Amino acid sequence: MPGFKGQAVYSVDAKGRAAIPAKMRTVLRPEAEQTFTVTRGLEQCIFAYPLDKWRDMEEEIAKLSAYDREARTFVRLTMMWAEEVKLDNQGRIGLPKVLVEYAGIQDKVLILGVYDRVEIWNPQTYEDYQSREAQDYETLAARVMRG
Amino acid sequence: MPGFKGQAVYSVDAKGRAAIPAKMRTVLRPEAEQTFTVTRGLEQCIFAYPLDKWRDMEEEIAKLSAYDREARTFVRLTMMWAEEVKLDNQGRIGLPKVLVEYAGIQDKVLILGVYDRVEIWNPQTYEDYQSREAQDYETLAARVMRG
DNA sequence: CTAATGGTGGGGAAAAGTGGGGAAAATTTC
DNA sequence: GAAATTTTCCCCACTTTTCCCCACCATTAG
Repeated sequence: MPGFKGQAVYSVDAKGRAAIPAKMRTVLRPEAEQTFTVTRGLEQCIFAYPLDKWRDMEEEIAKLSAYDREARTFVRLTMMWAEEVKLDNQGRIGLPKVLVEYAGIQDKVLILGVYDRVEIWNPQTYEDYQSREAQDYETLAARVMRG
Repeated sequence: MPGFKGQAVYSVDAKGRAAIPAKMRTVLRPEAEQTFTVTRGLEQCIFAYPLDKWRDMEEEIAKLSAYDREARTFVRLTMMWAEEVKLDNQGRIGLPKVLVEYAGIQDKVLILGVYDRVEIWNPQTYEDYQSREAQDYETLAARVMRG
């Protein structure tokens, strides 16, 4: 199964909806049922995981003990920001308000395909992130891929 | 079966009732019979477990020895705060007074989906908790998920 | 040139959250 | 023990939000 790839800048309409690029929709497997689980991303963006992938992640969470303080905090922070959203007939998702606020999204979004997830950014936020964290791609590649 | 997820700020009416978000109600299995067992949370909040999940927890409790002093205390503290509450036709639960008092709840509640339970907070209490326990989520995730 | 595909906008029906009234049950008071 | 008061619970009604569907425009392919 191929991964999500590519990038696009789309509009967010008055109802908080944004289209998912058709290229990325075709990657969704039938088990994903045209549904993403969106959650707070590790940088200031939204992560959208296909439903089947998210289910695997929940299985990992199920193994954690509710009586361990750190694990409890981790599960709380992971789940409280998550929400299942189904694509409408036009291939759009409704972005939850709390996540729109977190990511500082207004009328335009930058949508990235990142292998096992789709990322949704405020375009300006992504530019700031890029210039701040800018590293030489070649150097980065060498460091990461060496292992 | 998916876990509880998401967050919402809802009103508590004059009768001490608060709605459970529809997104979380849909997660309830038929065995839960639209019923939660609410109890004192480990942080200053209310934990609400679906009835079927709570039954599993009681089975665990049943295995503890009544002749072990610490176990006896644990069972006492666990059970004395617990109460079964059924949702009304509008999807609300009546919050037991002792728990409202424990959690410092007034006219608004923050409701969190946390995988196998729903948590009910005074929004302000949660903010205090957050700023007090603030950790880098990324670091926490790495520590917890490593095992 | 026509048809098909992809992104955008909006209207209307349905669902969700909130408030409150009234019957039944429990508690208190006389 | 009966009446009165309080509490609890169930149901109805209103308002807002959400969701589903249809329509439109632009671009691409045949």
